[in-house]
Amino acid sequence: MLDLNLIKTNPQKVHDALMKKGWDVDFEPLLKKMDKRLELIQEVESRKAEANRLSKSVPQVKKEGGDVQQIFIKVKELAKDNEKAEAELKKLEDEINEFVLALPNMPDDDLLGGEKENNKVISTFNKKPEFGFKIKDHVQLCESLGLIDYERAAKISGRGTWIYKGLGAQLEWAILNFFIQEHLKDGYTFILPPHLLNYESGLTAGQFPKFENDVFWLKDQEPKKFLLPTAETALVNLHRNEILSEDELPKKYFSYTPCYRMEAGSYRTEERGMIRGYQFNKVEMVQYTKEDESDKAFEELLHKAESLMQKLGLHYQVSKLAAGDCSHSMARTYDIEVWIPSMGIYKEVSSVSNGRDYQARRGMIRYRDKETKKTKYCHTLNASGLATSRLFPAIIEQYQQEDGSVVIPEVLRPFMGGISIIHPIKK
RNA sequence: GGAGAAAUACCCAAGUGGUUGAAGGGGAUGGUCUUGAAAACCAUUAGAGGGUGCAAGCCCUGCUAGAGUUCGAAUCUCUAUUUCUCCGCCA
Repeated sequence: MLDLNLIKTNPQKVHDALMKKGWDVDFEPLLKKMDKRLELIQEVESRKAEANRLSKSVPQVKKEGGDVQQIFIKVKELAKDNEKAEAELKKLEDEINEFVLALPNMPDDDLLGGEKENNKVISTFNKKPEFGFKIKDHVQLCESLGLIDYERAAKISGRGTWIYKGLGAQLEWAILNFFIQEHLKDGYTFILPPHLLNYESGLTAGQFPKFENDVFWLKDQEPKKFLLPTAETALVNLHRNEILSEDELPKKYFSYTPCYRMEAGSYRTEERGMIRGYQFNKVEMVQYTKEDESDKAFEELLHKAESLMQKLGLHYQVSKLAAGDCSHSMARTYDIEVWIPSMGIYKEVSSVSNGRDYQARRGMIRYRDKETKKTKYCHTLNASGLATSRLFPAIIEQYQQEDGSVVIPEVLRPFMGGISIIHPIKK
């Protein structure tokens, strides 16, 4: 959530920042409501103060005196006068909230405005692999190697799903285990969260209200629950409504969960296979930091995500996203994109983002400053580390051999019982 | 799924509808004593959100959350959430 005070004191600045994300917001009606709100608060509270004062003046021993009756009548009048104003105030505050909760985070000053076309590749790692033979795509390879069963997945579930099978399942599990081991080495705390979350969690993370239709909702559950679209949603809510001590920060977490997404209407033929599905596996990192340490944490997360790619020996690039392509809740996002040879393009395997205080304001996630003893909002950051659904195809394709076999990256072999190469199944 | 009980501050806990924003412990912090520590003793230790003011301060809200009754609610009523106990069902 954006700082209401900032909107009040410098609406132009907020407007211009959101403009870079393609949001042309007119703050005039909001500012009017905020002024009206203050007016009403003063009116209501002075009546309450008067009523409290009168009530206190009633003697504790009950007497049927005339004065007392007068007070009863007067206090009742005050309460009645307040009814309408309080209802109006409540409505106004709801409207203000609704409006502000829908707004995206402000992008950092250094970001270019606009959408994807203004994303900037800031680094690449490894050379594009050259193949001296006609390459196969991952769908063909997974089929011939017996790693993925798309047909039976369609049978038991539906489109947009797949089954990891045999060595395919082992490879997927090896990748996840490799990530987990790396994060543990770096001192991150491993969290296995519930996959069903309540509305408040989605609101704090910033998924709601904007993306309410993009997640899977459970039918007939009260209170309503949805399947997490990313572990970030769970991790960033761990300390909702808490005041942390400064010494605890930064807090560093990671989770493995499947991610459940509607991906409504986004299916394209180029995204066949496991490039885009309703459910994919991801290891996610989240940090809570002090307000002046989130830039440092951002560098750390980016470095960690990159180091996983480097250890896997994959060719990838890092893109600094333009404001309009950053996540809704985020002030800055860098994507790590892996080369998919058959598609001839780079696909996102990790988004590294700094949310600054946007999520913390929504979820009242704070810490106490040691010197001033005042509470401040934490900064929250998240980074995939990593999502496997693009990584698995990338490994299969980048490591494919002329005979149709696939070499297993060395770092994964210990997690696969030492298997170093997967051969096509003989028919 | 059914039946009951509970929710008070960092923790434990008292609490009668009216100076209760809340007794009492513990813990923490500071001090006295001590060569140092422990013990003992003394002191401090209620946060949070909002309004107003240059400020000191004052005002509103606040005892899980939301409604209600009342001149007045931690205290009475209703609803939700969570926890515990018992019963049933079940991997």
